[in-house]
Amino acid sequence: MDQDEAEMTEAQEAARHASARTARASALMQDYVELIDDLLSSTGEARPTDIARRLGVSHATAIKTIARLKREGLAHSKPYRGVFLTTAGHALANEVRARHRVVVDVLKALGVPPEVAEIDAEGIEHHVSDATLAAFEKFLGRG
Amino acid sequence: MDQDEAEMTEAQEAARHASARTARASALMQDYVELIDDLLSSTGEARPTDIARRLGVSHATAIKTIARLKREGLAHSKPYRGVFLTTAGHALANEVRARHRVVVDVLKALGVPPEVAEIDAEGIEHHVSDATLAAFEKFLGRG
DNA sequence: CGCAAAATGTAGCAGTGCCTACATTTTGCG
DNA sequence: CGCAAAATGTAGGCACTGCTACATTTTGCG
Repeated sequence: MDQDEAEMTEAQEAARHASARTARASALMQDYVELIDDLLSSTGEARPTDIARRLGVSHATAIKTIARLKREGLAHSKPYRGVFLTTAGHALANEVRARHRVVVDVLKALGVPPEVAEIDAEGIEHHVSDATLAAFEKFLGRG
Repeated sequence: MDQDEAEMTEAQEAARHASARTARASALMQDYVELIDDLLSSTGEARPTDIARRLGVSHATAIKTIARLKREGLAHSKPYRGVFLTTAGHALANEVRARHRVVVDVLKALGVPPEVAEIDAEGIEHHVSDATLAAFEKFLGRG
């Protein structure tokens, strides 16, 4: 009994950590997709150099990650042309942006200074599950 | 003017992403330290095999990460003996645990189901800055 | 005690994500 | 137009984090 209970708790803890690891792994892809979508809407094009500058990484890093985005079916591009999102990529961008806004709003509602809310939300948003997002929306009176 | 403002925003965005990357990088160390501290308090020893099982990774992975903990001055151990925390490691564990509890409590206060709060907190806690933590504590009436 | 099982440790591979350095292509201005 | 600058892409290196497979040490039971 105690044995089983202990093992349950242990398995649950392992699962929690596994979830966190998965979220960490997909966080970068989400950041790229969200930014590319922003650039496409605001300027009509998403160039590797701009993406790199906005993310604070070298252009080589951005290009490699874009290649991965393409491998995963989220983006497409031709050499020396800009980057574009697939339908899946665009949908992901919308989800991510919605989540980002809700997280920022919740933080601000809890009394976190706006600039800090933006910074922290950048990391937090990737770990907010659908259930938590729903609770956040309800709390904000949008449920 | 517009130029400067645009660049400011861009630099700030890059800084936000850099912060999130740093937090992601230290998250694993924090998870290990917190768990080792738990094991030491509850059972008196922290063995690589137990750490691995609780985190849901192979024992080889746990041992490698423990080596990094030692390199960074957070833990110490001798071959085939358990792992122990340095003063710095213990202090970090306490900080991390306090942060974890506050995050879980805030999520629950916002209406997130307890089990979900535990899962999401595991990822969120590493991205909660001191300013946000303070706001959370105040919100919970512990300010 | 002595040996098998458990725990620990080592080696080597893969994938991610970052970098610098160098090569190629495009662009735009004189 | 033609050439230099900007943008893009490629190559190779390093650190981290995960894995499996294999080697070594410790432990505990018959």
